[in-house]
Amino acid sequence: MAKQSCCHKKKLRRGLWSPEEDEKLMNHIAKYGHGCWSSVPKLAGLERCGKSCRLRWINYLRPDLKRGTFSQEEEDLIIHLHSLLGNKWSQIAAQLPGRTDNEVKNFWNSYIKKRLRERGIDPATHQPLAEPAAAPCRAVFGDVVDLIPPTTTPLQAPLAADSMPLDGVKLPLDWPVAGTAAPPPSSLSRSSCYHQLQGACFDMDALQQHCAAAAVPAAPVVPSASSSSTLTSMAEAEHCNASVAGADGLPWLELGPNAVADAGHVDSYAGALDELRWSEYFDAAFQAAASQQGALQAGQCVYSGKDDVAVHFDVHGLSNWC
DNA sequence: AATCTATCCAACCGCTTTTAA
DNA sequence: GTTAAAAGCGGTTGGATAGAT
Repeated sequence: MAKQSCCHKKKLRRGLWSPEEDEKLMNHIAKYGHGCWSSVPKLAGLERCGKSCRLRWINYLRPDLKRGTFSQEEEDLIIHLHSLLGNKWSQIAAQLPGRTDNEVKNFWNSYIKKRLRERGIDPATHQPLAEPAAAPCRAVFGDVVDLIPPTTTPLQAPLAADSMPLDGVKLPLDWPVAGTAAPPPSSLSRSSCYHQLQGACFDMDALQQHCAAAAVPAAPVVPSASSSSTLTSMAEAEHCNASVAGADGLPWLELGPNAVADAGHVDSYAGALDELRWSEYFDAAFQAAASQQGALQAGQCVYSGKDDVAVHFDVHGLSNWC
């Protein structure tokens, strides 16, 4: 479908919005709602394309936006979510009430990337930068990474349990794990799970099938200011999973699905985030990794205690669980 | 004071997905 | 089932600004 961008149409203003334009748009939406965006500019008396109006509203004029600098908690959460989801800015932003995908993306590109590099962490992979490419251990799905801290710590010498920020948080039961002789125990703290994860291959497709096979009803959609909420879905999926197997759920979901889904409950998970200092986590993990650099053999995966086992943590389709 | 460079961020572009006729 | 429009999304660009020279 070869469509010419609406912005190429003649007579349409482009570039920065004037206060008058903002006011017109805000007044119009306050009175009538946005309805169909393509009709908004005409009805609001603006010489803009609908797309431009939509973007302006979503990224700047929306009343529920939180302006200003990102807090440490938000930064930590972005880093963590990026390690799980990659450049899924809208999904990441959906977990940050009052923040837009554009804002999160800009913050990532202008600030977090730089900080991670300064700490010797590749922002694309969340792995130590100095590492030589270890092809067999490369994450299977590009920039989607893992739940495992970037460390060279071998299986015999894992990070101290008390250094694991989510220690005590339960990982779900029956996570399909390929490449392990035995299934994980029915309930794992993050630290114990960390041991399990080393050398394990998580197969989310299998997980989906697992859910599907259990004939779990589709999770209800939780209304949210954002159009989609992966972690909300994941939260619901966690219920699904728990209902199937009696598990306690995904690590971050200890916060409770409402804490994630309900934009009004920022405090509830911001509070929980006090114990979830991911940047410090990465620092500590990387330092531990650096201190044990000598123990890492060439080509050995920094995430795996076994150099012949690829770490697969496939989160594609997470939003479609169950 | 003038110029250059780096950084930030709003906005645009083009592609994909969803929805409705 | 097909098609077109609308909406959503992520990458990129360009202007404004601050800091360095």
